[in-house]
Amino acid sequence: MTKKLLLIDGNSIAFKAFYALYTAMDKFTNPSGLHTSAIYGFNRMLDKVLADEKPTDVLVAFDAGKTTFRTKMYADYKGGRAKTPTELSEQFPFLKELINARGISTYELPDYEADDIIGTLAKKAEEAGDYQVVIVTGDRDLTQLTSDKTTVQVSKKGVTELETYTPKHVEEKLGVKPSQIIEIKGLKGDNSDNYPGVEKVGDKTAVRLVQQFGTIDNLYQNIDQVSGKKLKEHLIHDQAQAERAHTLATINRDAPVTVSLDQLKYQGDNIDKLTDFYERMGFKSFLAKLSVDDQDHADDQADIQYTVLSAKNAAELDQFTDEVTFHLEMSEENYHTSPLVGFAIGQGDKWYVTNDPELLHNQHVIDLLTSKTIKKNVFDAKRTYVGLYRQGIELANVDFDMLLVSYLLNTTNNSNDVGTVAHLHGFYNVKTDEEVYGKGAKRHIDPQSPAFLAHLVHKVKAIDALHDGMFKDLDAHNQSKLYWDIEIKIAFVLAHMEINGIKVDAATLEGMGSKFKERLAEIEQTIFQEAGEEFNIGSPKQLGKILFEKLRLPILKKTKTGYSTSVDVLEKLAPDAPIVQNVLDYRQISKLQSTYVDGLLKVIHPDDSKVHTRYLQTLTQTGRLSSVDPNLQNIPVRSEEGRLIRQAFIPSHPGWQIFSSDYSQIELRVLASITDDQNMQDAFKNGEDIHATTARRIFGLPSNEEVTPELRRQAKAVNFGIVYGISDFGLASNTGITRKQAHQFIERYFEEYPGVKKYTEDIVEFARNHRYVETIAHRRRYLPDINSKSFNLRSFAERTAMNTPIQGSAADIIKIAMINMADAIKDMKTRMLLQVHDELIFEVPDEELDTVKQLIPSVMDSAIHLNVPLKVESHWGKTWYDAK
DNA sequence: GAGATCAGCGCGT
DNA sequence: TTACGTGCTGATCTC
Repeated sequence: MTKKLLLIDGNSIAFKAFYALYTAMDKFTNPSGLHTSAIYGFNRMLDKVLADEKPTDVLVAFDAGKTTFRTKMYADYKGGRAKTPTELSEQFPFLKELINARGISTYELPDYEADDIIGTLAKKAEEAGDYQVVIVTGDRDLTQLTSDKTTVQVSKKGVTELETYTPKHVEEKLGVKPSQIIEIKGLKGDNSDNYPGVEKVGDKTAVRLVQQFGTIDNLYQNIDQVSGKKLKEHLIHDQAQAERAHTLATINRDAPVTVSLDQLKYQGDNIDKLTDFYERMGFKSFLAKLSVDDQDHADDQADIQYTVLSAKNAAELDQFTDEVTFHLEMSEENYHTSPLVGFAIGQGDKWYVTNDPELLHNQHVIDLLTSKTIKKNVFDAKRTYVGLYRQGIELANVDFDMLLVSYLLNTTNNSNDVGTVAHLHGFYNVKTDEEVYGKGAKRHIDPQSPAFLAHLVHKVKAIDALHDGMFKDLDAHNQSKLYWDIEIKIAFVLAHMEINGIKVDAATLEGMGSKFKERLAEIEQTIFQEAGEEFNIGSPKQLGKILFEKLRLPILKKTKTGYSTSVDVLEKLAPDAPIVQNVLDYRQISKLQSTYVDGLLKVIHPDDSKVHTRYLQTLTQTGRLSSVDPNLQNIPVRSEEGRLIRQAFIPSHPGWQIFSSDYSQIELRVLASITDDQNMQDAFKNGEDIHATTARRIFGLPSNEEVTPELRRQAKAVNFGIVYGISDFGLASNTGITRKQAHQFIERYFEEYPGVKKYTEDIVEFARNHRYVETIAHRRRYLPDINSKSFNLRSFAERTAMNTPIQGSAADIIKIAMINMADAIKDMKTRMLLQVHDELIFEVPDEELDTVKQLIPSVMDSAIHLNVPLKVESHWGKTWYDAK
């Protein structure tokens, strides 16, 4: 029987894992302060490779130290590298402990790198005959070891994503044989290992030369045949360097390793040691997996038992009379337009699956899905509802929406993928779509493959398996009402809004577009004349060169890659040079053109001249919705030129009106209510202008009449700032006052609104104790950084603690209003079209206008009872533009 | 040369 | 060094 030897390049994988999780490093620490990111990433990689390869023998090789036979030969080898961060180096001893607990040996050899150990053992195994060898590394140089018996897997960006190299694959990708990789490296050198090859020879040239000559030796023997005079000169001049680079790049396959192949047997996890280790590292998900694996191994096989659904056996679906789990698979993200590729349905241990969406029209399937008594468990109710609705099937009685529940339990790390969410909740017997279908351009769904059907079954099984536990968690969070009364209901309200869509007049947009095009061409010419040369105005880099190098305008702000050219900078520079104002105009118009004219035209549906956005219900950290394809929550309104875009948004029937109602200052009203600040509440109860009142209070004026527009503007900035948890620095830069003044404003604000001051202190204290904050409806946001040692992270978490209950409660309120609204207008012709955070937009026939003028605001302002009144303002007109 | 990802920018509440 | 988002273009990296 053949054995399979897995050889892992410990250092390179640890490095990759560490840098893959670099930004999240502070989240990966155990209670004693040890960083654990590299250990975590390494273990994820191990899990994957052990599962995929099922090796019989395994070794992890490490570098022994800084000096090796290569540094003796060339002192600068790997010179100039930054010192390994202590956050990583402190992890190595524990990493080795992990590897041993997983039943795997580690090995290192003085004077040699891990590469050489791996090369040597791979060679021994190949010579022994009955081995297959798999090498896992982060370093593509090791692909020189591929052969018909040895494959090399190189980690891509993350650590768990591996690309497999066989000799064929190496040749396809690099254009040369594996053994010729060292010839390439000899010619071009290696920047990261800090040794040069031949000057002016890069990838392209090196490959060409190696394809022509095979080896460097042969190249120099036939140097006369090299085409290109300069190239030849460089080759001759750098011959010694090339030969040295060749040697440095060559993996030593005869290193004096002292372990033998028969010492490498893979022992499997030592559960006791591993449990102890995971506990010390704080690896909850791995701990969960340990226990799940224990239970699951038995039913791994039984697991993939399913029946392929057909017209013949569909009657068997009648056995489900109580509840059923259902998943509708679509090949694309946009469920309004995506093809349907299959579905799975079942419960308990009876699972049916098909790649034929036509079976949705089978009466037994329809009866099940539309039954008002049989409960349905799904992942993403809105998506499923819309997908079925397109087939004329109205999904009814959704019980468990795994996506939605997962989002409510924890808004961070949520995902639209069943597998990913399942893993998050400790269920591992399902793959992610990316694992099964691939990603990006390589993504491909093959509905004919058995893997496809199995994947769908695993998905429904995951949903079924997590149903009870996640509902319990929801209850433990006191979030069941949030789920049942708000989120699951709003999902269907949103579905209908999306399906209904809003009509967009393409001709209006096209008219605007051609005007913009002319105007852009004009301004462009002016700018080129002023600059004295042509360049790409849309490139901040090129623009920066022109403005700050050629024209020598003062550099007011920098970004991490160069000069800042953002509006606030350009506005300050505009008086200095006319070109700047032209750039600002150009920017404004090209934004309108690309994002709104061209962008919207692209997504108008040809059949109904409408756009059908998708509201993402499970994305934001605060409970707001977001909108995509197209985003209808950022249609211009502030500048008149931009606002004209709204003329293209029209009712879907002639003579109807676009009707818009928005909450006035909902966030400040929420603030007044939850802080229980009497002064702020009084202002709202008395119907005062809140910004004027704030100005009067903080500037100590006798009455609101004394407040000048400038003072009101400043007070408004403070009000906003408080909602966002601003600092004096931020307030100063925002309003153009000094930092000291800003500090005084904030002090005065807290004196006048003491309830607000107390709230900001209390909520941060709550967050420190509980690690989360909540909205009125018990929507929860975790703040893991609230006790961070990093000032920036901690400050951010503190601001979030103040803002999220405000912004999130406002989101709760409008969602409740929308649910009530859908019910209030259900027998009318009026349709609710859009939600823009504090605003609802409708289309209304003339005969209902008088009714909705009363009805809509009253539904909105009665959505919830606060300690202050909610105020709603309405506008209408023949287009969205005119609803002002 | 195409595709993926990052950076900068600007649109909304 | 003020919260939450989408999406465009260009630059850069990767294959």
